Amino acid sequence: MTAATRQSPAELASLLRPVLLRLTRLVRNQRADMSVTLTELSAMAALEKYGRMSAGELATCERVQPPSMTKVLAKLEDRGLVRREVHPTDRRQAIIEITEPGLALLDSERSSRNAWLSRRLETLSAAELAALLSIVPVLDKLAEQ
Amino acid sequence: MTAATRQSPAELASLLRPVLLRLTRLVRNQRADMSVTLTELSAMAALEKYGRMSAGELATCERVQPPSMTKVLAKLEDRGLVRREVHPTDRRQAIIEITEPGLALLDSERSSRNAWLSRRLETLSAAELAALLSIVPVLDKLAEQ
DNA sequence: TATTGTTATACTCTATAACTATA
DNA sequence: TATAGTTATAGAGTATAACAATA
Repeated sequence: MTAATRQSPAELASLLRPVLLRLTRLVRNQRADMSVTLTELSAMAALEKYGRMSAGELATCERVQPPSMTKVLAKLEDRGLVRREVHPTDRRQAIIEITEPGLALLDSERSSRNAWLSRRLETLSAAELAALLSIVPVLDKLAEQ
Repeated sequence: MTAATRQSPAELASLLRPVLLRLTRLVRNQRADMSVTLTELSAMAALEKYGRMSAGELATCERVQPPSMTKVLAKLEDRGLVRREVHPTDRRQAIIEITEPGLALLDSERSSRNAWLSRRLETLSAAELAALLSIVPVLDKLAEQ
């Protein structure tokens, strides 16, 4: 792939930015008949994946500012999808945990969203799917702060 | 990459969704000292890349609904970054074109954003960069409607 | 004083529904 | 009637600044 290696990071950046934006719009918008937004789903998924954590840690993990996470958590807590506790030794911290109803909703929302995205993924070849899977850790690394 | 081919599209979907969201947040947010938002930059970039087109075509291209594009275009037109003309034979259509000042701003904004994203890209290996470059057309295909 | 989180506020992003003008 | 685009409206998403409680 000699063409690839000749490409500069700046050129790659120019190619990557618009496609990320459009793809995320598509994924975010596929919420007809969904009962949580993509932002909420992602916060719940992080709580499931990494376990209970403070509000601030969750904000960092989700790459948003603390006040943004406060709002998301208020909505989720209102619906009983997450629960909060005071940290045992530092009472400033709010420890957030996903509840049983939260896990159940996460599961069902995730599978209907997966079904939708999978239909799009199925238009790709096996090689393209494999390439996409192997790029996920690279994207994760890029998204790290 | 046998592990890759064993992965189902649904599992891939579950991996892809959160990282797309976080990465786009990061890219969108890197606008301290930027004079156009990511949404505006992307619309201008499409006009530069594909040339003049109708407002509706631009909305489709950007994967947004027509009223959303109306708002973006109003802001850009106010600042003289795009210009509109009536279609010569169908007076319902608004043909949108990027202006000279728009092109100049696109260039400068793009390069400061590229500089920022490039610094992140530079933490990747040559192989990772090559993989990322070769995945761009796959992401484009996925974002198609 | 420093840190954690919230409240107050404001702007961006985006959609759906209803409308206008033109075809 | 159908289509292109806009206006009206609303909600989601997110930030910065200022604040309260706790360390």
